[in-house]
Amino acid sequence: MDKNAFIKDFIIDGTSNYLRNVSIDNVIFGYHEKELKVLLQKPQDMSKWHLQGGYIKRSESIFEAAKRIAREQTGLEDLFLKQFKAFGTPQRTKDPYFTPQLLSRITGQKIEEDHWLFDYFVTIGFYTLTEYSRVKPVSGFYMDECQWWDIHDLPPLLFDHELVIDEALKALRMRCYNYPIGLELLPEKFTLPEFRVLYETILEERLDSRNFEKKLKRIGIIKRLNEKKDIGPHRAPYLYTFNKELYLKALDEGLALVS
Amino acid sequence: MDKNAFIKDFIIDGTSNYLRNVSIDNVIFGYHEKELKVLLQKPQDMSKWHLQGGYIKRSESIFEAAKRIAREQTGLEDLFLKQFKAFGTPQRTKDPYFTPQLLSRITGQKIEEDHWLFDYFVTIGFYTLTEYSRVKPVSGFYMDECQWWDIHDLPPLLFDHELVIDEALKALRMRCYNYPIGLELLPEKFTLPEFRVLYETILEERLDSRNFEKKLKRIGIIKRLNEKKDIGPHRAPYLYTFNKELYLKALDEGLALVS
DNA sequence: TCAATAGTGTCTCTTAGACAATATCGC
DNA sequence: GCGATATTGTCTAAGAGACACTATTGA
Repeated sequence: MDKNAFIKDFIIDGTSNYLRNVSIDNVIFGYHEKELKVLLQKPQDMSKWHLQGGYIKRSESIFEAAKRIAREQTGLEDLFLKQFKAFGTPQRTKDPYFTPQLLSRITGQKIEEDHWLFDYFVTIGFYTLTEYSRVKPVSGFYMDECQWWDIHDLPPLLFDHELVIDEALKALRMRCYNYPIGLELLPEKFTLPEFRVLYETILEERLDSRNFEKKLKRIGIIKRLNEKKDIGPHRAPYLYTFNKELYLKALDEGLALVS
Repeated sequence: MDKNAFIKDFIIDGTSNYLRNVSIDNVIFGYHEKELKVLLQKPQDMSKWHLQGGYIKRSESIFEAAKRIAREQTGLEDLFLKQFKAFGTPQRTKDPYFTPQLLSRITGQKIEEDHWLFDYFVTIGFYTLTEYSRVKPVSGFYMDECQWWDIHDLPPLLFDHELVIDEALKALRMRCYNYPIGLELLPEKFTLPEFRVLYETILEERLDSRNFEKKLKRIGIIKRLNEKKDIGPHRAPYLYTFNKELYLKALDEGLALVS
């Protein structure tokens, strides 16, 4: 989105296009080699970062809005997006780093104090988890930086986004305890250690490989292939794929791979 | 709330008091003797019922708004209120039973088509579960009926409130599977069958009294008293109380009383 | 031979779940 | 004695969790 489109969309048209007082924030978790990251962006002229977010068009549902925002800002279609919580307090979007003056300076437009963008916003939080490398961070006129941050080493965040990320992480972990995870995340063929390490990274706890594998075998959720992966100077691990039928069944009925 | 207050609050002041495009809906479940009910209300001149709901004041958080709305409409303080999901689609509040014409007729005011009350609303759903008899349904000028309905026998509902109730019920059941329930609901002293029947009613499944009791004893979450309850021409059951310390611990850490 | 990682089997203990007979109470 | 409800124990099978050695690979 360039400057003129931005001005027309948010400053001039504003609430004739978008709902007032409600927003969407997407917590986009990225996984890659034992690291869990969050995608954050930073508007120009600001030293605080924030989540991918946006507003709800009058023609779309909150879920469609979340998907559109994710698509616009990461290029990702068909993300697994999960609504986890709404956040709303009068103070949550008051922040000396986000002011009408800043927006005036950037856009060259006169922005009033009571402009809708600076009103009280209830935000609906969604999260998703994706393979790191699938994401093409999109920057534009207003957002001039967009990058991954380790969840243990976040930069200063705007508004209550630290809380939002925290709650999203809780929700993601809760999901791991009750449903399988990994289908959209791991490559088509993956090794058992890769699968286990994914869980260990998200849950931040070590899992016994023998017990974990035993359980997987019993459930039947993964299939061993007659191929091995070359991992250099070590014993080559077998490759596996998901048994999609059983995986989807487990998504439906719930399944505790760890407890 | 009388007619003049209603008109001033919602028609005249409107969005200078309240957030636009966001609302709260409380699903108030009531339990009483093996029955699970929902509290619904009906505006005058309408044949559809709906949930207790309202709008968010600019001075309060969504949680405070939910509590205030519950208090105003049921007289209950200190309810256990749990946010479970947000609902938002452009169509969800379009309903031929809820129109500017209806509101004009009731209030005697001219209500425009684009009045904020008829806009697209994203609603934040909260649920609670309470003892049936604690609730004092409050009716007013606009709401002229308020009563309990069996969850299996609901009247025609406004908007998407059937869906909202459905999701609230799912969330309530999910909670039963992961946390203890009953402290705010059962009397100070209760019998084991009362406790079990509460679970059976919510989950709609029969539980084996021997296994259920065995588990409760192991967890230690309830204490048997040296008293029995007189239930007439039957063997008198022992009375129990909760071990509050362990109960609160279980609320914190999670506890599957049923699986 | 070494360093690094993958792969595998057994034992114990806890728990879930199935199951039915006896006790108590008021009438 | 009858009808209704409460109370109680045992067995089996599945699963969780603890635990350590061997195999493979490339350098």
